[in-house]
This record gives sequence, C-alpha cells and structure tokens, in this order.
Amino acid sequence: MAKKPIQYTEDTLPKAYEAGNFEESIYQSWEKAGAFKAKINKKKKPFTVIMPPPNATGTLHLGHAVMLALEDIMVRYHRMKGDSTLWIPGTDHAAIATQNKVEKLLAEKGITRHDLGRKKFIQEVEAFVKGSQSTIRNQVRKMGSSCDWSRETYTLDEGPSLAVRTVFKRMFDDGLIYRGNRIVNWCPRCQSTLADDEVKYKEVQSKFYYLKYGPFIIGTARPETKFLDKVAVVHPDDKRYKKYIGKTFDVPWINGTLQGTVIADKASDPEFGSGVMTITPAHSMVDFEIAQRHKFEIVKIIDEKGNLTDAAGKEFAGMNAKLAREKIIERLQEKGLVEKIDENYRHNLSVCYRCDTAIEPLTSTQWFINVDKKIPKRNKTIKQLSIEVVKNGKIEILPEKFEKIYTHWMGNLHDWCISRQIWFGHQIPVWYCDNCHGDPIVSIDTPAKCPKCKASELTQDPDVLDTWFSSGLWTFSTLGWPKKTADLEYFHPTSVLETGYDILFFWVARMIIMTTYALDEVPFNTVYLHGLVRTRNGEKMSKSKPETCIDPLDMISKYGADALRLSMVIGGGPGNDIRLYEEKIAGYRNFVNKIWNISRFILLNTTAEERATKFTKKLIKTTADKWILTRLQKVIKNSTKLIEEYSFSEAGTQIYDFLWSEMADWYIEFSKGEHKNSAVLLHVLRETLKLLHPFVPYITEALWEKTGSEGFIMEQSWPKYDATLVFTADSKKIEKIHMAIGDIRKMRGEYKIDPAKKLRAIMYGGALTSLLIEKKQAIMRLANLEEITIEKKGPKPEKSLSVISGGIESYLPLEQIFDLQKELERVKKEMEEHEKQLAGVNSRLQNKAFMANAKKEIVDQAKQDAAHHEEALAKLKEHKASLEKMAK
RNA sequence: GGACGCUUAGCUCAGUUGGUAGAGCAUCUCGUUUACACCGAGAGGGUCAUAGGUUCGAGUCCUAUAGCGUCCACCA
Repeated sequence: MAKKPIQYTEDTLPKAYEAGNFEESIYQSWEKAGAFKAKINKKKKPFTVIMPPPNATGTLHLGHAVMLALEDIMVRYHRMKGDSTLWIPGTDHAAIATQNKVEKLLAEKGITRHDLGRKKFIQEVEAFVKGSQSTIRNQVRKMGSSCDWSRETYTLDEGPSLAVRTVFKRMFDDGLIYRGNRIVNWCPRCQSTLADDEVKYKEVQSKFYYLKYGPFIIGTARPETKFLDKVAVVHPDDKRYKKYIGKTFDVPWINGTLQGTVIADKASDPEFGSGVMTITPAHSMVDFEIAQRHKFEIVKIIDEKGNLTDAAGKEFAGMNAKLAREKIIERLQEKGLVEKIDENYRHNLSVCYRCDTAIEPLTSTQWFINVDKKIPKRNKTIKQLSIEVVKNGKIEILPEKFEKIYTHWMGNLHDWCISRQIWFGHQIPVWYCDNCHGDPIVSIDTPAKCPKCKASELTQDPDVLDTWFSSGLWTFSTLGWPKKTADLEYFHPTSVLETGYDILFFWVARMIIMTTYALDEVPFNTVYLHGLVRTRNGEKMSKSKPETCIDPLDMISKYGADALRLSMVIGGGPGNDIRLYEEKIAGYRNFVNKIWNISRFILLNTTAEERATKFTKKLIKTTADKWILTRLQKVIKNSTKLIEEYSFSEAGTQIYDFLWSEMADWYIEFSKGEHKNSAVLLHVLRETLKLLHPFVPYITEALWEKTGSEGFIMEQSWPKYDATLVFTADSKKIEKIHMAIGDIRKMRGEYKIDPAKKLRAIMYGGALTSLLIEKKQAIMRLANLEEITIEKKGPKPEKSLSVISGGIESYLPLEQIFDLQKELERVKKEMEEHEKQLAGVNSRLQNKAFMANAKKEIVDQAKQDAAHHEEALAKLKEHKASLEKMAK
C-alpha cells in the first residue's frame, strides 16, 4: 500500500472517487494477505456459505452478481463479527449445457461428437472448460467476493467425483437406486432423458381429433401413439358408462380390429370430452400410471429417434411419428372412424428446457432414485426426511412462503431419473460383465473382474448422471466427504444457502434429499432465496434480447463494483424480483462518491497525529458530538439487528441515511465552525466505514487505509453498540436546533428572499438558549444570517416574520423584506396546518373510547402534540394580528 | 384447474406488534459559503386498486371483486 502522507492536501486527494483506480489492487492485496482464508478455530462459531457454482464455461451475469453481492455481505459481516467464516467458491461442469455448447462449436467445423468418439470428445470438452473457467473466476473476483480460493472446487474434481460414486453405491446397496423400464421424458434432439422439472411448457395450436372407438368417441391430439390403445377408461361414478365397465368388445382400428376393454379409474374426467379416454401407457405419464395400477402390458410405439416401432404395423414401422400422423388419419377416415377434427385446439406442449424440442414421453431402461422406499434402519423415505427437516425448522426457508411450495413439490415428487445419455459428466459407476451378463456390478472403484464369473471383460454403463446428482452433494463434497476431514467436521452443516428461487427445486431440494440421506444431517440451516433481476419495466432480461440485458462487467467498469452491489441489494428483499437500470446504479455511485467526499473533508481537516490518536470518551466535547454519537449507536444497533434478520436492504438504507442526512448534512456542517472535533469526526467515520464495509468493500478499504488505520478494514471487529455513548436529552436539543434552522430556511424559501441576501434574525431559545449561543456560528452559516440576537425570551418583535417550533421562536425583522401580504398568507397557511393537526388530535382526545382503550404512551403523545399546536397557534395568532395592524 | 404474491407520489420502492403516510430518482425555484454539481437549500405531488367488515382508530387485520405477476399440475 501507498505510504501514508502526513498531511493531505487538495492535490493529494482527488475530488471524485474513481473506483477503477482502486478495486483491482485492493482485491489483490486482500487475496495476497490470505484474508479470505478460513481458519478452523474451535473457540469460535463457524459461519459457512457455499457459493452456488456458476457454469464453468459461463460468463458473469446479473443473477451471479446479485448472488455474489448478498453472499459477500453475509460473509464479510460474520467475519467482522468474529466467526470463523468460510465461503467456498466453485464451478459446475453443467453436463448437458456444456456438452451442447461444445457440440455446437464442433458443428461449425462440421464435426459431430460421434466422429471424435467418447474419449476425444471429452478431451475436447475439458480443454474448453479449462479455457473458460478462468474467465468466470476473474469475474467473481471483480465483484469483490471474499471467498476462500484455496478451497475452490469443480464438480468434476477427484473429491466430488468420489463422493458421487460413494453415494451412488450406498443408495444402490440400500435399494434406493434401481434400474428400471419406466416412462421418462425423452428429448429426441439431445437424445437423452430429462428430469420432470427440466421440462417446460409452451402453448401451441394444433388439430384435435375425435375418433370412434367402439361405442365411444375419444379425443386425441396425437393419433400416432394410438395403435395399440386396448383399454378405454371411464370414471367409476359416470352413470352413462357404468354398464360398460368390465366389458370387452371388438374395435375396428387403424390396423384391423382390436379387442378393447373398458375399465373404471378416477383418472378419467367425466367433464372432459365424451368422458371416455383410451390409454397409451408407453407415451403418457398419466396413462403409464393407470396401466401400472391395473397391470396392463406397456408397448412402445415410438422409439428414441422419434420413429414408429414395429408395434405400428409393417406399413408404418420406421416412419417418423409426426410425419405419419396425416397418413394415420387418412386411414382412419377411410374406415369412417373420424367423427370430427377441431382445427383450433390450444394446449401446452412439453418441450426440453435446454433446446426447446418437443419432449417425447417414452418408456426406457434407466437408473432411478426411489423416493418412496424406506431407507433401511431409518424407517423413513427420503421424501419424508426431506419434508421433515423443513417442517420441524431445522431448515428455515426465506421468504417463508417457499416452505409451503417446497413441501408441496416434495410431497408430489416421483422417482427421480438420474441417468443421462450424454458423455460429459460423472459416468455411472456400474459395470456389466460381457461374459456372463449377470447382475450389474456397482462399485466405487473400477472393478478388475466380474465377481460372479471372474471374467475381466467388463463394460461400464455409458450413461452419465444428472448434473444435479453431484450438485446435491455440494455442501459436503466440497469439504472432503467421504473422507473425515477437519473441514467437514467443523464447517458442516453450512449456515446459509443463498440462491435464486428459480432453482429451489432443481438444486436446493436435491441438496436436502442427498444430504439428509448421506450424512443424516441438514445441508444448511437457512435458505435465502433472492429474486430475478428484471428490467425497469419488469421484463425478464434474456440473452435473446440483448438490448434488455445489462452486463454487470460494463457496469463495474463504468460505476464500480460497490455501486453495482448497492443497486442490487437496496430495495430488494428475499423472494422479490429486483428491477435494475442504469440510473439506479449511477445513483448509488453518487452515494459511494459521497462517502469519499465526507472522508475527504475529514482527512483535509485533521492532522496525522489526530488520526493516530485513539478515541476515548474524554474527547467528547460539544452537544453536537453527543448527538452524532447517539445517532451512531442507533444505527449500529439497528443495522446489526437487520443484518441478523437478513434485511440487508433496510440495514443498508439506514446506514446510508445516517451517513448522508446526519453525518454529512449536519455534523460536518457544524464541524466547519468553531466546534470542530477531530476525534469524534474520525471515530464516527471509522465506525461508519466498518458498518458499510460488507456492502461496499472497496471504497471502505481504500478509505480505511487513507485514515491511517491499522490493518485491513475487512479484518476489523464489527462495531458494538455502546450505551454509554447514548445521550438522549442532548440529542433532542440538537434536533431542535436543526428544526429552527430549517424554519428560517423555509421562511426564506417561501418568501422568495434572495438566497444570497444575508439576514438579521432574533431567536428566543427558552431552555435551549445556551445551546443556541454555543451553535451561533453554525446557525448563522447554515441559515445565511449576518447578525443574530439570541435571548432566553422577549417580546415579539414588531414587524417581523416568525416561526415557532421545538420551543424556539425565530423572527426575521420585516424591514429587510417588503411583502406584507405574502407573509400574511404564509402565516395563515401555517395556522391552518396547525389547526388541522390540532383538530385531528383533539378529536381523538375527546373520544371517550379512545381515552379508555388506547395505550398510555399514545394518549400522552397526543396530549403533548395538542399542547404544542395550541401554543404555536397562540403565537401565530398574535403575529397575524400585528401583521394585519401594519397592513392597515 | 390448484396455490401463492403484488396493486402506496410521474418512476422504482420502504412502511416494523393497527396510532393518522416516507426515501431515492424525476419535476419546479434558488444557490459556487472550509468535502462533494456524482453537490447544497427549498417546493409541489398520494381519497395507500375497488367495495364491504372488525376496531375508538385500518396502508397495516378479515371478506369479496378487478387488474397484473409467479409457481405447480397438466385433460386424454
């Protein structure tokens, strides 16, 4: 760091704070000093946050920026509070997303992954990841994130990979992971399964066909799946069809005649269409479940490529299912089986959330996690465990409303399909024996030979795991599990998980599932969910509309990371979306600059010796000193409480208001006069910088150094509320002085007195007279007076403007001004205001019910208010009379 | 279809257990006084979405309605 100058001058301190000149070097010196490094200290409480790992190949967007800002606030606050604080950064391999990206790059060269083969393709992906990983790391640094880089983890690192295989093996042994032929969401483009929540819906318009099915009319949007619909389902209570239940009959159908059976099941909605539906178990989730309940045969009609199977009959087999639709309808029409076709059917089409391709539900042999099976020895399902920890408060979700949403989602969770037919990711730790084709071999390490036939020709399952499987282990796989590390023992469960509410199900729920299962421990105690960043008009920022997007990196270089952080944190709460626009960021840049200039004033007006002197109570001198110290205690108390409650916005706002409206607008103004007290100026500044540090780490660190303070501000202790620095009575006196100055300013403004004109004033201060005398210079300067007469009390000066508030009477002799009429108007207006207020208060005081029911403090306050207004009115009345007399 | 949230000054939002509405930006007027024009002083601007109810008293609690939004489920 730069050498501390003995005395600052206008030249050594620039007028404006240029974030770009400070941020990088400050971050480097923190990192170099090891200030982010967490240390285990059993005497201290741990505070642990794991960073939701950005995609290794991504770039920083506003979602990351909000996340980093909020997490850094929590982390810096706890570090200053003295907790052993750990924030682990990391990156995610993001299986499908990354593979798609690399495939796209290869496609530009006309290569497919199959041309390369698995091994070479993975090398290609890994090279790509290595190249772009450093980008996101540096961008995370730019935000000022104080995370422990020595513990950085990548989801494909050896540690997390071992954790993945270990959990897989254990779940398999516990019978929770199984391989089964079940219906899954299949993306024909990605050629892979998707989890239920990776499916999105898109409204489309299509044809809807009404077909004659034996004695019934059935409706469908997808006739190409209906070849083998042998079962018609009616609602058990539907009187129209009761007589058919259990009957079988011949149905003329696409390829000849089928034998149809009618069954009853509540899944059929009597209100919808004709109230009869046929089922296609292999290609509809609902139908699959009905078929399972009734143990019907499940035949695949469409294969993984989207083509019709042999089950469609010779004529149709091998055709693309969608293209075959018209042909099938033609066939049905020939047979007179088409009742009618609705051309304008609107419905939701399920599509892949990655590539927007229509999902084909189909049956396939995949790996699943059974969510409804009891865990051996624990006698509970993972679903039950996951619901329980939220219900009993071991995990608190903020905002609270998401607890309900979470519980509902978890309650309806189906078995989780975890295998993906892609190459990039954690390959499933299962091997098949090429010799005896026995049971799958599940193993943490690559097995040498088949345990059954001892053959060494083993083939590993080609599939990889859903990326959320490894993310689900993230709180403990980053800490070394399955090894019993000191980190794991000390830092787990983590304290807060902070992330966007859009990945509550994808990730947060998965972490709860996996951690309660594997560790019998919650992954975190609190979940803080932030909202989406939107444009000024509330639109989503989307990459497809670049004009709506704000690039956080642009904003950092333009306004500084501190300003960007504030603009995303202030005005937002948990779960609420944040509207962000450039003027807002500029506004907080102005505040950051204000911090700079407050400090600049103090630095220019103090000596190096003063800066080296420790603050003690003996150095308190004036009433104003006591006032600012009292206000400081209040803001320390409030902001601490608010941060503890996760109300970062309100905490930040209070510190902001304190510094700007109290410290700068009043205390510094007072300090320009005869009562400058360097010790208090410096003390309040230092304490406020500490309070601000979690929000705006860079400028506070820069100024900490300039004030000649020891060490880093990020390593200082969080300010403590000190009741001995609270001076309530003196504090109130100062506020009355503020009011009196405000009154004179208002009179000048309303009366349109030339602002440059210095006035003469008379003030009667009553009990505050001595303080008025003490602050005489300041009052003259702030109200722009050339002469002031201060008395305890006295007769109302003839021919003068007057205002009374807080027990101080202020008069501006009128010969300086000329417009009597205006002053009369103003006095009338002021009287009206007092009368209005008085009427309100009196109506309450005269209300017997109010007097009987309201709390004592409220009644007392009302009485005081009434007295105050009455007194003011009396004085104003007198003043008005004299004005009227003059006017005549 | 189910659940939830929002509606407060022109804009973005605060408003703590019910006590009579606030901030920032924008607008208007004025201003170079020991930091800051990325600033200072002052002003205007709200029947707190609507209609009922509880209460001495409702922006705040309850009910209904409207508009907007989000999530879940997807209907063959």
